[in-house]
Amino acid sequence: MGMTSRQERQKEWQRSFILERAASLFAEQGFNDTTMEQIAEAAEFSKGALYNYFESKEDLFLSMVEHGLESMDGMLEEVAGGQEGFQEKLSEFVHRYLGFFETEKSVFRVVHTEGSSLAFSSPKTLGDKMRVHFRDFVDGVARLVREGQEEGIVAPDEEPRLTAMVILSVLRGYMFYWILQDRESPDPSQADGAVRHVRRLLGIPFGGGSQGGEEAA
Amino acid sequence: MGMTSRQERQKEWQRSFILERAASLFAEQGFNDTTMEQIAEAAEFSKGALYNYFESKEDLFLSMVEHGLESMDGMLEEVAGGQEGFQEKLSEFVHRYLGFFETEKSVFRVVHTEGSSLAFSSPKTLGDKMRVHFRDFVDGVARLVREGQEEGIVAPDEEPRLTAMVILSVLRGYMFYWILQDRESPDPSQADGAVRHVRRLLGIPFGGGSQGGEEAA
Amino acid sequence: MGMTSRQERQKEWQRSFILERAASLFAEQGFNDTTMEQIAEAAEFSKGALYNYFESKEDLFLSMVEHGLESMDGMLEEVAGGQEGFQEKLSEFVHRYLGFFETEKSVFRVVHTEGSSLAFSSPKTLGDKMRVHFRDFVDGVARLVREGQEEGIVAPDEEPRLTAMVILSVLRGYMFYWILQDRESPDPSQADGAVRHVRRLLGIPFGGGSQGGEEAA
Amino acid sequence: MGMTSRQERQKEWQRSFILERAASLFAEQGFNDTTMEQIAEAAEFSKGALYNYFESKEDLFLSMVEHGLESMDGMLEEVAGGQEGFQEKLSEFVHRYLGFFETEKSVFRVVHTEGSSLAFSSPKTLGDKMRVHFRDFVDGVARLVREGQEEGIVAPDEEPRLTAMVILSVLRGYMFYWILQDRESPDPSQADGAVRHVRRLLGIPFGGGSQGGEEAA
DNA sequence: CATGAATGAGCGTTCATTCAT
DNA sequence: TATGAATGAACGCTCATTCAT
Repeated sequence: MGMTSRQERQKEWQRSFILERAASLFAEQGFNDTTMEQIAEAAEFSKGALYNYFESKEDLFLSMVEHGLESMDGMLEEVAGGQEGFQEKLSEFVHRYLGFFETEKSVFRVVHTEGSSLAFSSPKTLGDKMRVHFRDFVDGVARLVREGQEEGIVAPDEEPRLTAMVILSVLRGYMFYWILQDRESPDPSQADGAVRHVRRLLGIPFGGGSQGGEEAA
Repeated sequence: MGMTSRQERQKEWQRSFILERAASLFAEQGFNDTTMEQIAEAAEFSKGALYNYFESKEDLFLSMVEHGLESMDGMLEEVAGGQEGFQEKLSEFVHRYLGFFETEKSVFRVVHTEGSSLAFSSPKTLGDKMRVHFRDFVDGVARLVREGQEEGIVAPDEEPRLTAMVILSVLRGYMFYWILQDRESPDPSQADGAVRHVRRLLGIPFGGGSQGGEEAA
Repeated sequence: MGMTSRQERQKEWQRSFILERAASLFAEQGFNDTTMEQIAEAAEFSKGALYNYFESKEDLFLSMVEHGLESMDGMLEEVAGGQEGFQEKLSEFVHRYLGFFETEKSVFRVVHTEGSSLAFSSPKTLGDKMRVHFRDFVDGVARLVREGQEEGIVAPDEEPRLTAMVILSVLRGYMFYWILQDRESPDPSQADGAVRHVRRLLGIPFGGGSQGGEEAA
Repeated sequence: MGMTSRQERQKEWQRSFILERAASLFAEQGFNDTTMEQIAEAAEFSKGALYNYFESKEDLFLSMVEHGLESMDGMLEEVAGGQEGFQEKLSEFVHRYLGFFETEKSVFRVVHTEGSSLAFSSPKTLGDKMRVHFRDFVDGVARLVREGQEEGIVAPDEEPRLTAMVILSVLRGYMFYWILQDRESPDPSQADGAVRHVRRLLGIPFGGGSQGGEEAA
């Protein structure tokens, strides 16, 4: 009656495979201009077969985005839960956030283009769900900011959610710059530039990545 | 063959009116979910009549965005062409940029949601044109940054286009925060916060407008 | 802004035309096996154009059925509202009811085949609406039966709704016989046979119209 | 190549079980709105397994209807073949016919809703087969009517097939009344009412079920 | 014989665009 | 120039049926 474990694994793997192929298409063409037909073709399935894996186009899209956001959420939790100080965490976060852009470029692009478009423009279910995801992630970053305030590193009059939003926007700016420049993978060392920018943004006086910001000589 | 001037003005006025109404719809529902029917209704025209003013839905959308971007381009030119120093220009730019969010909220929202989505996702003409607009505007801001470098205020190793991109991202962060928070008009004084953030981002040591140094030594 | 009267009439006429053509198809093939494409073709329209007249396939179907039922409802009211006695009304009703089968064969066939199928089998909106129509019509006939009871012609222990139902069933039997026999138009004189059957069913002693007694004492 | 008898019986039993479960679904949702998936689920099989028992959905449906009609055909033969007079046979037939509604409600509902819809509307094989079944059964009842004529109880000018059709319609009327009223099982004593109605319909003067209709007093 | 993933043809519906009036 | 009916291409989705396991 049930499924064998092998079958289950197979099905899960297929799901991932479809999501992967779909992500590329969504990234390149957006949600509306990507058809189920195209996804089916890209995933080497028939159109109808997709519906054995996803209830609808929206479900497929959302599954993909959620998959991406889960990685990000998990990353955020990992970083936030660490033992280092705020500065190390921040640096870590920025590096890993931008790192996603390399490892899961498509999903990430979708999240930052279609995702925000849908979240802020769409009056429908899809938009609602995107908004929730978005807000949750911003809240997570806001908690990190609050930690910085408790450590006395971030000024106490910074509104954490606003600051979180701005930090994420800056990182988005980097990614779009990369997209706009070369449409190829970025120099990962540039992430250091992003860290520097974010640190300055938060008013953290001097440099050092992991050693943290002594006020220096 | 020609039109009388009155007719021309009339037609121009009608175009603007349609664009205004369309902007609201696009802002709320996105490009794809807004139909020509809805626009016609909102503009108190018939569907067919729209095609006397715009060649296509894309043309209509693009006209609206271009209208918004022209204001911004004009603003940027005005600010950049002024006689004050870089810091004053920067502050002025930030204030006026965010000011657009209040005066032309819809168009602005479209530019920052649908616009970037289309610019980075759409393989079609619409996307191409959006990309061009986007790039042009970033270039304008990049020129401003270069001015700051020439004045010795911005570090010479900042890549102007990247920096421009990041500045605009910060401002985008503010706007999305406003959208996310209250969905109402923002406290305009918050623009000062944005200026401060941008200044810090650029590594400009002390606070305020042109006098500088309110945070003092 | 509005429509000229001519346009309105034209549109109304087109609606009727579509319904007429659709009725034939529905009668021959049933609701599910009739496609919008076929209806469009039969009505000499494009598929999309149908949606300028009807919101959906269900709406189209229901409009047709309602149109047919309105005629019947109106007929029933007319007959019931007359000044003659119950027996004349009953005879009149039977004749006119069966008369519909000749003048609006398709719609009528649909009502008695698809209609009852949907009304009693379909869990959906379409079924619900059919049920309401059906029940209303039965109620109308039941009122007529009650009139017969008040006149002392129909036995007081007949349950009016059940009796109404049975009367309609007898008529349905005639129509299906016609369909089954020749699939052509019936001998209208056979309606007299139906009257006789119904009268006997109700236990009305002697034959003919109002004078009665052709079968004599 | 052959099957053991046990296997055969097993398979036959499974078929019946599937048909039973399918009948409920068809009765509630109609032929088109019932999917093979639903039937499989209700019968605790997989979708594919159904095709080991039935060639197609139509075959499954038809098998179910035929099963129901065989019972009815058998019943009709039994009744018609009896030694009593026409009046007893008629009464017996009505009671047993309506009795089916209680014992095999689903199948019966299907026959009277979907069945007649398909028989009179469907241009396809399914409709053809339904028509044949239907006609055969009506013919059986017609033979009974002819018996009544030979016994001098039914007027010789009644067209037997028409009369048969009308009788069956009256019984259908009862069943739909039950469905419409309570959607629960009917008071079986009401079958007597049906007998009375049918007898009157045929012009049989006075009451008594089995004692038969002496002209009395 | 059982399973359920895969297929593929088909359907209802939408909507930008055109065009007769 | 305005209208809105008409078009037609496309899309998301369904489901009976098949078939590898």
